[in-house]
Amino acid sequence: MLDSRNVLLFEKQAQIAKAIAHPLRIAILNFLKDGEQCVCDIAEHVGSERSNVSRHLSVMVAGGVLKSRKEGLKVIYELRTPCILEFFSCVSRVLEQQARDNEKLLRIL
Amino acid sequence: MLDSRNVLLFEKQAQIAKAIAHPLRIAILNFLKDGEQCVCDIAEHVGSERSNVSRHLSVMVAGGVLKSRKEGLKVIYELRTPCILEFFSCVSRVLEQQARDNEKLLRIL
DNA sequence: TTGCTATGTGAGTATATACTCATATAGTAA
DNA sequence: TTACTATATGAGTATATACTCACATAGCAA
Repeated sequence: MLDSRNVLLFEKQAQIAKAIAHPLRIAILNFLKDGEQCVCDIAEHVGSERSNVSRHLSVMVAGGVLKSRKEGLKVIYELRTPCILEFFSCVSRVLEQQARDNEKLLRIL
Repeated sequence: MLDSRNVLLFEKQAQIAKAIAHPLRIAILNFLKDGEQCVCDIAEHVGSERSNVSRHLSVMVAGGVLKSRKEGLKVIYELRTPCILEFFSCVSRVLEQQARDNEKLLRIL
């Protein structure tokens, strides 16, 4: 059985995973891969309301995935832990595997 | 701006991330790290209803994180892509970074 | 000061997710 | 056949999340 120490750890890990688990947030992470950006430019790039983007950004800050700083009127966001990007290389492998399995299935049918 | 090809990719990636983003599912992944298991043993290990665990497992199968096979009455689940575990090593680094930042903050106060 | 811009947040709604209980299905064994 | 076990799923409820619109706040410039 699980002890309470592990339960706490799993909750924290889930929070980080949740911070990534949304198409818009993944689009934002991909945009920030090339460098820090303000909310307005992020919103324009992903094609969504600033208020909505602002909320998604704060989810990622809370999850520890992004950090921010003020610069005049603007708030600049950037990746806090570059290894987040490694996650996407694993995700690519999962997708490749799925594609291979689908191909195999198609050949059977 | 994003093109529709990217939007589709981000949605697929988000599905995979969502498949991981739950404390119970992370507990299950940690349990399966050491080898395949049936639903009943997984449910006992994580301390939750079998019906609930069964649903969480199907979320992870749909996300491509797990695969399953029947063996008599039992259904055996196992990790499909071991690199999923790398994600948790990145998550550990995020948590370490958070801990360091908190420490820094405490020293200021 | 006033006016403008960038960001954040409250309120409301819509949708998605998690959980429980009851039931259905599939396989085993007598 | 019947009885039992493991798993999956429908229905209902509770909670969480996403989104939009309106408004508040903070900083810049005139």
